[in-house]
Amino acid sequence: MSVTLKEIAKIANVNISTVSRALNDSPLITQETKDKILAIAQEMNYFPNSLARGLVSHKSETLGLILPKIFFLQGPFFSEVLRGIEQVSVENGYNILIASDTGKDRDKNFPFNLTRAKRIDGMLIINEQQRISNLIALKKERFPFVFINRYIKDQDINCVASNNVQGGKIATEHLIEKGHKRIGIITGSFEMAASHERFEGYRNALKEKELVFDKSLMQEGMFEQGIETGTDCAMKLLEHEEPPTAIFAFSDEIAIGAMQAVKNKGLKIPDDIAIIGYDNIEYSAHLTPPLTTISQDPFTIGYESCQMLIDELCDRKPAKNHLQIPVKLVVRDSCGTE
Amino acid sequence: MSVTLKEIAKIANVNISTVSRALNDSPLITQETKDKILAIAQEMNYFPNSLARGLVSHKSETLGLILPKIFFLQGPFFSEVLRGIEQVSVENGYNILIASDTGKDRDKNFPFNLTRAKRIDGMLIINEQQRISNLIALKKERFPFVFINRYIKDQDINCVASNNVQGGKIATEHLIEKGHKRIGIITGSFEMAASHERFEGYRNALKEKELVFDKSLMQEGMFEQGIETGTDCAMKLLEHEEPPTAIFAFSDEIAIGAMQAVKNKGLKIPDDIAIIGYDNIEYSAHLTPPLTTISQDPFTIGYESCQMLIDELCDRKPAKNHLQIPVKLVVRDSCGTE
DNA sequence: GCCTTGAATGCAACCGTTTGCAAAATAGTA
DNA sequence: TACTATTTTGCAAACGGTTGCATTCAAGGC
Repeated sequence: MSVTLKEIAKIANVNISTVSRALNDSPLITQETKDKILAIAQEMNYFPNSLARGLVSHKSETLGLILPKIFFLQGPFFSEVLRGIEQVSVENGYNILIASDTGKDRDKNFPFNLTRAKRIDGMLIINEQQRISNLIALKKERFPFVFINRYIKDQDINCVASNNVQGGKIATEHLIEKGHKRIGIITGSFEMAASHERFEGYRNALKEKELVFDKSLMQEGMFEQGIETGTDCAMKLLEHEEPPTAIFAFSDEIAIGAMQAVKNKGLKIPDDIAIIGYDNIEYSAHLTPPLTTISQDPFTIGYESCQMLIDELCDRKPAKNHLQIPVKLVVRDSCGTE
Repeated sequence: MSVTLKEIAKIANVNISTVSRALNDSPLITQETKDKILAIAQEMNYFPNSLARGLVSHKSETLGLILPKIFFLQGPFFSEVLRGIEQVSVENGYNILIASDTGKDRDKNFPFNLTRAKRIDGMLIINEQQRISNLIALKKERFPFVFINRYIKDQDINCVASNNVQGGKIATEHLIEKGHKRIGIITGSFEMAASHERFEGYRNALKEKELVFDKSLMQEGMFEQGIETGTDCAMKLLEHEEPPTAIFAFSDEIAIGAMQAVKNKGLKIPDDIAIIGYDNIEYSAHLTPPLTTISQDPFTIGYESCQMLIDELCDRKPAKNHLQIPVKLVVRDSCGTE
């Protein structure tokens, strides 16, 4: 079928090992033979068989991207993470294998089936809800991996995540600076680490400015149903006997829903009520009014996580194995300008 | 490192080939030994080395997902395609390798480097702008592939795509039924096949209803900059000496931009001007007014394309190798209700 | 001219499977 | 019991590379 070392060797009239060395640019052979062999290989359109190579090198030059069970990767966030990963991986000659947990019986070993089958050299894991027990299993397997978008305190576990605590904090601070004291929040599901962390940032900001946390101003929504959740939860907040003067929505989708609820009530944004979102999705800039929000940096998250994994694979111990990617406040009109 | 056949063989006190047969459920061996070996393998936590397997079977059980050069896969469309692909592939025991063309020198063989290195068994190609010459090269390599989201007339080339001609037609028909005779369009770049096809549908609809095509009502935009493009192009259409009474935008993002332009002009949607979009992104339902649009079925596109590829890999000749996935009209308010 | 040295090449084992064929074990038959 | 037919198992050669070690060869030193 394909061209092999053996065939090249026969034509070049040398031993197969010489061919191998020529192709691997070994210093052991003459420039002359090297050139000759390279020319023939080129001519014959030779490509090394990665399976055979991997078999002896114990490497597959492939990285696994492990996705959650029912992977809802809508939105540009995931695409951007993927772009970051892709960029680093091609630069370093790695391929990306994507695999998501089906939850079926036969993959109860997921994702270890991939690692043990030597299909991948390391894993990038995106899983908001990954059980800690699995993490420990991963460590025991001594299998290189890094967690994406989930900050894990355990110093032994590589991770790179968006700085959600910071994000929650600066969003809240922005509202406080605008003079708000009763700030409602609509979170995502608390099964998501992101919700916890942003919430933590919110409370930190409150505390620093010596504002009390009022549990009745908090509504738990669902990221997956952003807009609906936003309207529903905002309704409840607006029906509060002493309603908030500002709402911090944990995603732009939720914010969009909230804006709708506010408008339905006949209230004006930002005059009657301020709204801040999270994510800076494309449409946010085009809402009426344009949404003030927190912008994450998914490309960098992907980029850095892949870099970290490759560093580990090459036994370059990365300087830091816990990365928090900063977020930025994007001021538009929904909380009042400047 | 990992457990191998040899180690199992030693413990079970049988030959390595017997172990291999036991694990592959060969009918050549006793149930008894089979059970014994399986138990030991389980116990030792054995996983077959896929590289070694692939080396002899000439298969990698991996499918390549080939992405365009600078892959802008924002939006839910790609995620949904991917979900469809993933579902079929895991059902059939295949892994997915993603690879995008970097355009660098060393991958001038892309994507053939992957195929020839035996890293993948077949490819799913997403590339709006793929040159036909490359296609011919693909055929010559006799390498199984299917084109995603691009309909190619050549009967020998597998493809599954959204039915853009139909989409363009029903969108236009909807506007005509609403009484519009001057229908402006804002296309995407004509480097994209999707633009051509939707445009073809538009013209077909016009022709059937005996309306003339007016070139001055057409604006070429860019999908990648949907909202901006939408506003810009809509502006131009509105400045027309005899402006259109309806606008067919080739994406919902473009439609959003167009709606803004229309509102800026102080015109009412749909009374003064009707707008129809394409894609049915999540936010479309939440715009004011909610956007009438064409809904594609990206999950099915992914699903069917992967199925087609696997069929070919298994030498099951697929019934059809040209699939057009139907689209649906989603009526909301931006062209007037029912 | 012979011996040492170092560079270039060849030989062969190995990576972990699969699989055709030979060998052994078992069952079936006369 | 001996002999054939049939399972079941073992042997060894692939698959396509890499790599330590042995070998060859040419050059340099005496």
